[in-house]
Amino acid sequence: MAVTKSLRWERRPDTRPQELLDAAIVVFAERGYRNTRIDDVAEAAGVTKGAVYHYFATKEDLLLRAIEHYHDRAFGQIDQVLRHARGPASARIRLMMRKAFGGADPTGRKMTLALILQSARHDLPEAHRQWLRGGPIKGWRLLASLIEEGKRTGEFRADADAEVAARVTISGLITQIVWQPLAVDVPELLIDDDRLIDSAVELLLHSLWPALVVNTTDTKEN
Amino acid sequence: MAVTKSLRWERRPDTRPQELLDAAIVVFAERGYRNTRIDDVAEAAGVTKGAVYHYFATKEDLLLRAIEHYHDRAFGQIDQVLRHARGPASARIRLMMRKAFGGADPTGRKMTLALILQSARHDLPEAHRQWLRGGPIKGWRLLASLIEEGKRTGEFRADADAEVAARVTISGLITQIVWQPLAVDVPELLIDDDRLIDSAVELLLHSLWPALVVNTTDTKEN
Amino acid sequence: MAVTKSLRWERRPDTRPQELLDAAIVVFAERGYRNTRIDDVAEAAGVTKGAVYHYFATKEDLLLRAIEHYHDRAFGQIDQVLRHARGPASARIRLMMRKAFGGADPTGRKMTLALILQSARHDLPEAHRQWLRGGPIKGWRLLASLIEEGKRTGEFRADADAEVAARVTISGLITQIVWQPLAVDVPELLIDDDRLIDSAVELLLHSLWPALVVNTTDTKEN
Amino acid sequence: MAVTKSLRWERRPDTRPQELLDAAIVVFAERGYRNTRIDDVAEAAGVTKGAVYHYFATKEDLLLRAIEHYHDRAFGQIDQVLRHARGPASARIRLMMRKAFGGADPTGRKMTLALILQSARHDLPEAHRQWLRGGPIKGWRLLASLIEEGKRTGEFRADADAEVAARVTISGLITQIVWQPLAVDVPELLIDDDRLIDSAVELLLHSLWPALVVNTTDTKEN
DNA sequence: CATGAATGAGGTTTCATTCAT
DNA sequence: GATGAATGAAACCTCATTCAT
Repeated sequence: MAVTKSLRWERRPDTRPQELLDAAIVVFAERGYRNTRIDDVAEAAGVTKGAVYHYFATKEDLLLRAIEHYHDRAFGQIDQVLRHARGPASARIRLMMRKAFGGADPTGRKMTLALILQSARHDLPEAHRQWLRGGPIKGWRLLASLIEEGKRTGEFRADADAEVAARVTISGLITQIVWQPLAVDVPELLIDDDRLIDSAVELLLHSLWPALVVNTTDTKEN
Repeated sequence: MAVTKSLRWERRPDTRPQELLDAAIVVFAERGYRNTRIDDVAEAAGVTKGAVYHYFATKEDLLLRAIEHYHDRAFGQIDQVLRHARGPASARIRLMMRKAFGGADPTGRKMTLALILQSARHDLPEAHRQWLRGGPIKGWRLLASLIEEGKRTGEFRADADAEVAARVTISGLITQIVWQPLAVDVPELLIDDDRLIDSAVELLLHSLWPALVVNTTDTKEN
Repeated sequence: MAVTKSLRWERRPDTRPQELLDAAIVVFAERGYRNTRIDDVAEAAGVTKGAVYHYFATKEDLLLRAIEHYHDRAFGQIDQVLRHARGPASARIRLMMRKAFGGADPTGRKMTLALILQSARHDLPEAHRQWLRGGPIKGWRLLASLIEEGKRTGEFRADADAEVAARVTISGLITQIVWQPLAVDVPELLIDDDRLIDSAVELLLHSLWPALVVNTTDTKEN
Repeated sequence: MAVTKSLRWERRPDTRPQELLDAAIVVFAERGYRNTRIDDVAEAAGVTKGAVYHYFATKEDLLLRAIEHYHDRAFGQIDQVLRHARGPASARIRLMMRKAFGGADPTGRKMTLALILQSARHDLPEAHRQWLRGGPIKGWRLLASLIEEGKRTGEFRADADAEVAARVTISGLITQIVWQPLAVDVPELLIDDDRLIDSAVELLLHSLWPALVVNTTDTKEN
């Protein structure tokens, strides 16, 4: 994609909404939807309130379009990654999880959407539900299906609860990541992102692998 | 049923604050702190706004005192349970997790405080931090210490990441439970509480046990 | 008047209103009418809000009756003093002014009524007017009449403006005294009461006495 | 008169704050700070509450800025007048007092700030203190210094209490003027402004001149 | 396009007053 | 008599939204 943004800044009208969405996401993530004033977003984007209303009908619309705008970047790629991935389920799970939780958001923060929408549960119930469906739920369904696949191929224990494993892992990771920005005030929250994700995945896999016991000790008795 | 309610109000000086706290917790959980008007709480308690201010200085005070009031019931018992528990780490982990996530809140809902405080992250940052420290963090620290213990006794793999295991399990479960009330609108969220907790614990244990399950040797001894 | 208050405190029912009035005057003077809550008065009197409403219909009524109660003590005596006084106008003016401004209020503060009512100009216009009529205006009329008397007897200059002299002296003194409590924060306000009053009176008299020049210096030339 | 007022409001960005301050001063003087609602000010300025908050952060801010705005007009000129004045102390005192109390406020009322701030003694103690320092106290210090000067040159009696003379005259005049608007209800209060000021000054001078008027000797020289 | 002045609904808090006990 | 719980009318302040310029 050619970068047309030249050094001497050339105003392209359709740049403004983009900037507003960027600003909105950042500010909403920082202060929460309810505690963010339109003025805050405008200021962050370097314009005034009125300009925001040029492009977005309401505050809610602003958030909704921002979510929409970032949703793909945040979730869309996962399917792709998986679609082209081959190999054992464990490998594909590692791939998926790294893709899902590994990279930073375009805004610098991770899980920005989660951060915003968790705070907006009571303010924008519909958006919150959409996010749940398109984000966490979709995520754990995908993960669960990979686990089920592993179970089918015998890679994983047949008696493992794939659904719960997927749910807890996904929502646990989301929550941990969403809490990371609070670590400046609550240092006990701090944990290295890579360690968090990698360890979580390895633990998940360990919980799924058969006791690969082959009951070795038993054999000697048989 | 005899109506003893007098013209304006029925005087129950001792129970009123209690009732207000109960009402507050319920309403705050339902609508979120910010979206709850003092009138809502008052109405839920069957009084008027003024009565709330008779007992609580501010809206924030109301929530803070409600949190305080329910905190012990929500978290205090766990330590106790563990203090008196003996046996292998796995057993004590099962015990702890059931105690932590099993019983219903006195308000009917589970994890009510989590629900409220998550929504108040930007409104009452200090309360939110307190909750994190006294709730989730305390929870996963306890769980992590049990895991470490299991590692020391050889019950668990020495190379398991106890910290991450504890964090993801605890925050994953909290999140899942907090999302349960939304299942009326997003049915995909619905999951049986007992299954959730039990499976999560078993998965956790599986992820911790050594791959080579030596305890099968025990069987021959029986 | 026999003091029946015994050491072991004997509650006489008709003591309560008195105590409330005392408390009211003090608290109103301290915080102003509008900024004084009924609770404050009650607390100062060692009772609860309800008790105040036993004796006084409204907050306004409380103040009105307090004013009424203290008005005589504050102003009533002046007439008497003057009625029995004889001698030159200047002497009677000194007498009157000492009586009017000299003694401390029963509440410890001077000019308590002025203090209260000045702050209540917009809250209780009628009471304020009453106070003006019964206090300052009455005061300067009395003073003016003494001055006129002095003018008639030749003690004072016939061309002195008795009305203005009386007005400025009386309201100036009231104002100065009413501001004295603020001297803790604005030390420049502080002035000794006796000096204030005595000097003011002497200045007043000097302004009234004829230039008793007899043009002495002129005589040598004539 | 052509009505140029558009549907909702007429845009006069530059004058609006000014108009609000003007309205504020008037309304505050009329009803007192505490008894004035922001709506009252807004209404007086022909706008709504929100517009006031567009320019002023709080009700207190509104008053403070109004005071600031009018303070110079009310007090600032006096120093100037005196700085350029020469001649005997008595002449300069006359000059100062006319300047200080003579002209009408820009708002039509005289001593508007005094009127407002006296009522706000308990509501805005800090503003009240500022006013005392910048207004009355400054006034009587200036007057006192002129008197002292007159004493030094022998124009005035050396034994006159300059401080008290200045205090009583200044605060007496302020008080009288502040009470003038009440004359509609309490006619006894009414007095002509010029007479009040001129007589007060003459009385002050009479009280300061030596009893033995030596300047009669001057006459023979003419 | 953009500005920012103005609106007004909505929510928190205060406190005089009432009244069951 | 006294208490203090409860009421409810204000009043301050916020901020999404509108709209003239």
